[in-house]
Amino acid sequence: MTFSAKDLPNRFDFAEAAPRIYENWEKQGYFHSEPDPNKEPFTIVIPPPNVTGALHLGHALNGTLQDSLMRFKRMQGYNALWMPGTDHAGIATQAVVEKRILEEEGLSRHDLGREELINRIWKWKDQYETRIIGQLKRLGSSCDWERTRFTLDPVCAKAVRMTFFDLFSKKLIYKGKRLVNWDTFLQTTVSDDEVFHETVDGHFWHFEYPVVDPKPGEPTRVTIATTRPETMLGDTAVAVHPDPAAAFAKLDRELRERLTEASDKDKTGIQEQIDAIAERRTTMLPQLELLRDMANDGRSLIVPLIEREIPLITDEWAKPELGSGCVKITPAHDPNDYEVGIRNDLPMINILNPEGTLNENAGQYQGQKIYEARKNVVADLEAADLMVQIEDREIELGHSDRSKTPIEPYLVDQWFIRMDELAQSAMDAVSDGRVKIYPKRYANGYLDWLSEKRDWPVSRQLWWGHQIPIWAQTCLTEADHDKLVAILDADADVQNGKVKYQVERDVEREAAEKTGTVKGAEKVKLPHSVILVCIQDDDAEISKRFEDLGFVREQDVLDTWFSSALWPHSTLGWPEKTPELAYYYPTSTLITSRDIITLWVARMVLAGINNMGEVPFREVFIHPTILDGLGIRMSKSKGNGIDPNDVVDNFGADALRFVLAHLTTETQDVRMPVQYECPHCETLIEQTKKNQKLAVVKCKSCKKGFSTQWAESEEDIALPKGAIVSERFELGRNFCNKVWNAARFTMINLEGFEPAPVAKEDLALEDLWILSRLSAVTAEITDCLENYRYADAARALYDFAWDQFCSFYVEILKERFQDETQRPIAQRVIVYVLDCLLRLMHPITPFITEEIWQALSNIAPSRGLAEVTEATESIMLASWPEVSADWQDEKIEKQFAIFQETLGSLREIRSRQNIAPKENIEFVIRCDQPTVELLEVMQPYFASMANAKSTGWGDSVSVPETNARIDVHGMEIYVDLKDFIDVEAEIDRNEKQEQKLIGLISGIEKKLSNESFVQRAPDAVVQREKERLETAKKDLVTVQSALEKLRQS
RNA sequence: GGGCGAUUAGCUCAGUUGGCUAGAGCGCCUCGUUUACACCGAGGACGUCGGGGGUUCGAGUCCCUCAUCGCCCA
Repeated sequence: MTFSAKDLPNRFDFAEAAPRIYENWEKQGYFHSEPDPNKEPFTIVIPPPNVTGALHLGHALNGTLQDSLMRFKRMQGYNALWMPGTDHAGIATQAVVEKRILEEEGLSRHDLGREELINRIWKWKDQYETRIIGQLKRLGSSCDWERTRFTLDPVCAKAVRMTFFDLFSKKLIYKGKRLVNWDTFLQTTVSDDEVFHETVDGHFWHFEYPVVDPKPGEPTRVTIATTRPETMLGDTAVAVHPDPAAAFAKLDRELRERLTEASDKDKTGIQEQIDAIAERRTTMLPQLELLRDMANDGRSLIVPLIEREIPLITDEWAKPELGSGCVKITPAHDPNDYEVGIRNDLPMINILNPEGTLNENAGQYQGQKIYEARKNVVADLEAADLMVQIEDREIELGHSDRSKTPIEPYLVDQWFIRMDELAQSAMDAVSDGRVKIYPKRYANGYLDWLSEKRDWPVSRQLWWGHQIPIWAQTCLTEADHDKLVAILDADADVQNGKVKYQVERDVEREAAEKTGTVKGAEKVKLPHSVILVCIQDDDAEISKRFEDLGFVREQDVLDTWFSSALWPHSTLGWPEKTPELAYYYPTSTLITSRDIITLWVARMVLAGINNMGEVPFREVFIHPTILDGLGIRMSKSKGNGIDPNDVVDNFGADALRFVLAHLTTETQDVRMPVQYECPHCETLIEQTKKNQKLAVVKCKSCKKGFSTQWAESEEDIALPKGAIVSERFELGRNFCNKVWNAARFTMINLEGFEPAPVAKEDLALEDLWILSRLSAVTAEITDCLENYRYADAARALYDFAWDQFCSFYVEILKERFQDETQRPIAQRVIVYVLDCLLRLMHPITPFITEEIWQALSNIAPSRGLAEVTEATESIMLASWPEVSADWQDEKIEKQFAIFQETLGSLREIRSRQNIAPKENIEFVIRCDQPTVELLEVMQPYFASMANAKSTGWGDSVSVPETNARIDVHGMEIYVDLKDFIDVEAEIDRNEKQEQKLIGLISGIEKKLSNESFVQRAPDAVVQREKERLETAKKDLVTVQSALEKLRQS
């Protein structure tokens, strides 16, 4: 069966072709890379998508950019490895699975037990990993799937274990208390970025604490206020400002400064504040200073209801301008109070159980839920006549993004990594350019964040993750301690370094000893020390030996980012010294989004330096975030998320990729208005704030309803679902279609094609022109891809393929293909140009270019310009085009521009005059001899592209009686209008032209009459202006005389 | 409060070191089915470049300031 281009459909059937093409690539092993010392490696590790759910458009963008770079580098001859994999995403994944189990089976994780829950999560993981990898494949990703990793698999687990052991050995790991965001529903810590704030109606309760043994003249009670009265059960102090007078003065000064600078609108408000401060100063200052003195004198207060004695202290956290000027301090349940507690060595009393009920420290309120206790505390305070006032107030309350329940600040034991030196090493790597971040500005955030050198809390109260490899044992007495240490020192594995141990003094005991707030009897109960053991390998025998000694393994798991921090080297086999690690590390580039620069990128850099002694990647490219048409970040949970699969179904992967590349500019955000696609009639319905959250949307066209992701009721779910799409992808689809058809045209016209080298002197003007363009655009695209300028690359491809190759070169060749003598050269050149265009496009649009490549290779298996070579069996194996810069010819391009403009003028006159396309027109051009020579050869193309015939060229042509004239580049183009004249239209056109010229002339004249312009601007600029003015004036005369004539007729 | 960014045509975005009367795609209007393509072709309309000030012969571009929006950090 012979291949015929005529059989090609006039549209690329991506749905049929893409799976076939991808399967073949995979089968041929084109994605696989092996270390090869003879080739230079180019490596990217994928930012592992987490297995919580399917990929969204942001992932598709991320994948497109990586794959385009991979394919580009592969074609450039690099040994390219794209390392794929997924991330276990600790809390996110555990939360979705737990939520589902609770919904479907009504069971909590505690009902299931650790092992069973983890089993269930693995099943979930397998399911979503398959889904995610499927999505990446549909996108065309050329990942080395044989090397796919998962952050919880044995290879990664080993790297995690080794790293933790190493940090432990370096004494960089310690345990401490830390106030965390506690989700009482999921019973775990959630990170700051998993907390959303919502304003709710609440109250501000003012109540009083009695003073212990007040001296004469001193108040007997102190008023404090809070939005969470039950926390008073954990109060360990009340604070007053150490220098209220100074605080008032400072505030006053600041307000007055603002007043002088404020707009009139704001002035009244600020003045009111100043007055209020003054008022307060007179009424309250004496009282506050008295309280301050009492504090300095060591006076204490009684926390009512539980009758605990607490100190009155001074601390700047107490704001004299607010409330009573005194503030209760609950270090274990408020972030600010925690800081005060640290500063003042206050005891930290935790009153909460993990599930959100009050614990034994809450006295008679033990066992009550937070809100129950709040009600009771308020009632009891009222009964004790200590409640002064209850205000209504709006409160900003943090909620857990995962469970939607209010967050409780909660003091728990956390494992920390000391960051000072690690952070410094990661800062240095960027400061001295070993790691380059693009766009550059993102380096600021990276450095700022690291410079704080805040210790990294790495433990999570979860079951899904890498369990911390620490075993602990408490020694109550010094004797116990000494005995255990002796055993450890004698242990063979301790001696050979496979096991390390550390002694921790209990922080509570140390704090208690320091402040003396814990009385003697209780002191005894506090342990002497805790001994921590860290075991290097996951070795059951060693673990058992220590467990038999009484050591108990830590239950918490590590922060997900701990394992992702190792990704660039753990995936290559570290800590084993694999050939891969030696060859591919450091990797070349990391492509990711900006929200994880600190969480992930920074940590990879410091982990890489720590473990490998070398940065993990040379360059980092941060790509934009995709927002919807309303400026909201696109995400599934908001209902505005586009599923890349829907785009692939509707437009094809190439179109998706092209558009994503096309919008990857240097800015940080990019908007993509989204629409619902009606499943009944395919009408697109703009998504708005209103319909974004609806379960059912009614189609504006067919009036039928369809469901969205929010559908819950059976009735709603029964309706067909409307996909979320965007019209923006039409750009990519149209582009692909255009190229497809240009290729189809080329192939249809390859009858009798014989490859042979083509000499430059045999080329026609348009050949030289398109080759000049090709050379320039090749250089441009190469430069763009090397510098992450994806949008520019896509634009350059679009313009070249569409406006130059299709609109001119292909159009012109239609004429040349009719001529047997010209055909062979034309065929060879167009095949060469198409071949190069396909290769230039391939990184961004891999499927369609492969399909055309195969088709072209059926007809023209050997091709080339200067020399003929055999095409590779796949475009993936083709080399990146190198078109000699010698082809670039400014003169030819200029000449061609004149042709294009002449053609444009003819077409414009046709259009203005409403001359039917079928009607042939005649024109003459008055111009100099070189222009004649240039344009004469284009004669056939004026005929084919504008249905226009020239009847004369040169400086002495006679002008048709009735004409339309346009002046371009010193040429006068006259179109004979004797058969067509539409006087009104022609007057219109000329009047418009006249106005334009008048404006232009006055603008230039103004410029030139400005003496300093003539004096100071560069001569070339002044000269150019003068020339422009002259031409414009000449053109104006022409236009005006034409107008005069037209008006007379 | 601090930092980063954005604001250019109805919409989404380009606009190199300051220098022709600011471009593209979509949408809109007019015309058109000549065998690559109607996912097309030809032509057209549409911008006081967020406001104000400054530097400069010259500002969308540089500086200051205000406004609005977004993100990050406190």
